[in-house]
Amino acid sequence: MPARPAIDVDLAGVILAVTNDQPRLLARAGEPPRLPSGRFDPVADSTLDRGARRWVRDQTGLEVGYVEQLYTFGDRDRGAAAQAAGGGRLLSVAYLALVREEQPAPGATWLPIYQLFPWEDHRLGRPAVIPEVIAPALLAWAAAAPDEAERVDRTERAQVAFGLGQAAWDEVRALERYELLYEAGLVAEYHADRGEPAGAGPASQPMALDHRRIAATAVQRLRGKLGYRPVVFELLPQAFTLLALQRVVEALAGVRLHKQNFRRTVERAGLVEGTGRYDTATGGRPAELFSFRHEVLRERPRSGVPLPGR
Amino acid sequence: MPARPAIDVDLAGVILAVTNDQPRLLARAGEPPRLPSGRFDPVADSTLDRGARRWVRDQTGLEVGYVEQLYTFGDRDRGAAAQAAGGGRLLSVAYLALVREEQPAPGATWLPIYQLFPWEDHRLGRPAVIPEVIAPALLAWAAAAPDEAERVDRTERAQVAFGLGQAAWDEVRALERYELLYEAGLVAEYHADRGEPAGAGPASQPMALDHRRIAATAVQRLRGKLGYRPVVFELLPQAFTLLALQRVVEALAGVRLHKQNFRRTVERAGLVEGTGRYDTATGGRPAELFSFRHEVLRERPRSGVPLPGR
DNA sequence: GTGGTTATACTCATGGTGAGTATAAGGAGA
DNA sequence: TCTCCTTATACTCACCATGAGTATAACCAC
Repeated sequence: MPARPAIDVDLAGVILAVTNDQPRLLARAGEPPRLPSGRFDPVADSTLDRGARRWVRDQTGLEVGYVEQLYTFGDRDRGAAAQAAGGGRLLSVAYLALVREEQPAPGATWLPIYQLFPWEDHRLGRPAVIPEVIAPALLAWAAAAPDEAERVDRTERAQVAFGLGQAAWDEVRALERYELLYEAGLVAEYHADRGEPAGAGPASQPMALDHRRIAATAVQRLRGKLGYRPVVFELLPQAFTLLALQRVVEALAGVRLHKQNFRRTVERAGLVEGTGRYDTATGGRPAELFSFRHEVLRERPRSGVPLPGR
Repeated sequence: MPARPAIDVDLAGVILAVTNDQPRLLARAGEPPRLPSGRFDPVADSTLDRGARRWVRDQTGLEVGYVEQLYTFGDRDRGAAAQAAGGGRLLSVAYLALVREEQPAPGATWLPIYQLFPWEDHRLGRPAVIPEVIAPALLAWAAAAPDEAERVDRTERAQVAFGLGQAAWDEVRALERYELLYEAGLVAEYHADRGEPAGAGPASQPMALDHRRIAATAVQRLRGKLGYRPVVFELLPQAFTLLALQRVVEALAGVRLHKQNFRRTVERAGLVEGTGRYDTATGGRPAELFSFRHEVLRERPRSGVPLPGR
């Protein structure tokens, strides 16, 4: 057998839940926190998906329902320190999992994703950190580009990603935003990867290695999917009020929605059906409990929850 | 160092071009044909993307522009024969690349994708193979399910995937369709993977290992992206007529579009701008040549070509 | 110049969407 | 019991995008 350079493959999981209107991901305690991950076992795991399920169970005690492969990360400089210490090149196959309820997990904590990405939560309006910190820093970074073409390109990317100037905010582009901030040296990981002291940037919780990038990938994928696949229901109990549904969508998308229109669209699309039961703990008029209407899958090829710009 | 079970990682590429209204992918000659692929070199390739570019250049002579990671395939039973012969577990990171023109490639041929997936081309109406072969075979497979729940599930999946009954055809679900046919034993690879003689199914060109599944993944991803990202232009020359643009979109999506409405939407969205030059070889009135209007990226977050159902 | 072909302009009905107003049905406290 | 506050739900209206089709323009071959 020819000598082969060593490649390690591990599986990393972004396990998401929404509690009290806050999306959270499961993180392993530590500073900085890291995603649950485990080495892929080519003997025990007959498929990557099953491998992902296995070590999520082992590490967090959670039995996940919805699982989806996100992306495979394999840049050489990711986790430079870890690789120098351990063995060869590290490839991480990242997974997104959605779980219904917050459950206790030994050695793991639920980390609100908007601590990782404070610029992503627009439910109370555009976060002040964008005009006050991010926009000026990105524009300075763009202005410092070596040549005119690069200057134009950086400026345009900043405008598109963060909705500056005439560009509109597109909640889906979460990964693009993180990568731009990384490239501009505005997140802690940029400096950590280079063994430098931390630079300036918007206050935000970093993660180990490139785990925050993986989390951003998950957010982007999930936000993109909300609009054309009924994935939200993986995060809700079997019966829920329309407002509860809306709050979960808003939490994930990071935007506020018009209540009456949300309701109208969800009902008219046949996404949900009334159960005849009511939730009386609303603080006002009782709200009917609805459940996901499975038949919608047959009726409409794209069945998602209404979001602006679609 | 602890003994590690061997994991091989290779990169497989779906390299797409559209010529004469036919989407084609680059395949390495042989029977069955295979995708261009190469072992990932953890020493030479600093990133997976660069690795993909490198061996595409090495194997096909093409310098690709647009490249996007698709998915990582790692099931144990994929390429069972190859793994038994060679080494350990094989992981393939698949890439999609779009190239502008058909160029000669030594040892490689352009393989029309609708030879791989005859059921995907609805430009001349729904292919006869669906009602005549696929639908009956899938329904028979569903009826043969071990229990009632599974029977219902299979029937529903078949209806949704192939637009049977009340369900509408959704051109994006190409991977779902291939996977369903595989599961039902209606593609040659199903039997090849089990060392059985080929069974019945729609006439179609198989590929080596799970390469046809990878190709289906590429089709699904590309069709999905058409509607919200200006990716088509990677496949067109710098200047093109609106009909040429429409034909490429139709070729990829596998559906026919209304000419006047396509034109209206593309122009009103600001996706293209007239060049003032004209193509006189249309066979009728000369058509203005248009080019992609780059500013659209700043103006609209989702800028894609119009497709039905969006 | 006639007919064939493709390009391009315009019309019209329909349905979805954003935004807002109005009404219903609970609870808490005077 | 009445009032007020809160949330749920129904309805209206203007606007725009879309599907479908008709009409006209501009080239070629004969």
